Amino acid sequence: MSWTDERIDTLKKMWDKGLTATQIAEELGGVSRNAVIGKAHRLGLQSRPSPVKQNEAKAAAALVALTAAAAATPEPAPVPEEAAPPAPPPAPKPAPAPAPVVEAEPAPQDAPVAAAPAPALGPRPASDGPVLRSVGPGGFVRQNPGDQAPPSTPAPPRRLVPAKPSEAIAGKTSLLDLNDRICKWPLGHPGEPDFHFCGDKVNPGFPYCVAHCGHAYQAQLPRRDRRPAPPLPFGGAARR
DNA sequence: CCCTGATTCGC
DNA sequence: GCGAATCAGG
Repeated sequence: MSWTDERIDTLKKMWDKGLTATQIAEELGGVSRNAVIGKAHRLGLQSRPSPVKQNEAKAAAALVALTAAAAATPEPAPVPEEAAPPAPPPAPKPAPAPAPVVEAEPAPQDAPVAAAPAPALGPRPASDGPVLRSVGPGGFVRQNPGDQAPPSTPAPPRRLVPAKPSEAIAGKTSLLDLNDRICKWPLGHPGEPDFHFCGDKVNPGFPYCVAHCGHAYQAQLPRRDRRPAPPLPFGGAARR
């Protein structure tokens, strides 16, 4: 299989949608998940949270958060879930443009984005030190302890939900759930609202579970044990 | 073990 | 450019 424009487009969409490389490979067909990942990288699709890189990303994020969070961190729900360095609280009034708290690597251009907190957003406290803010999961500026009102925009909803595509059928096995170890026996008919797949574990080496293999594959029995006469290959009435 | 994505490297 | 093999964390 080659990477036609359509296939690339599908890959992009699904990748953006957050589907795993395995799922995308299944959908496209004819390619392995490795192929999908390789192609995604070649296309420049930005990496999504990887189990391997997660620590790195988290550390970077934590560092940024630490940098942004001056003074006392608000007690309820600090941003970094786990910060490797104990994060010594920086001096209350560091010079403008506070340097990273952690004194390890200067980290030159590594963490570029990270939503630099807008300076001078809200009214400054009595002291004229720079207003330092931590940043929430969605890049929202968190409210500082002393603030009476949200910094700039109204506080974000409690949680940013990853836009769950969720089919009408919850818990049912949809097309995208299929993989080579899940029973692909269709239940219902395509187009029907509740069309889904069996989803049980496959009978190893087969596309269906044991039960549905029983439907899909009829044992070749000795003739005398055969119930009806062997069905005509074609042209005969459909039998069921 | 299973899963995941990242990376490498021969083709 | 492609993707299997390999790596490495969850």
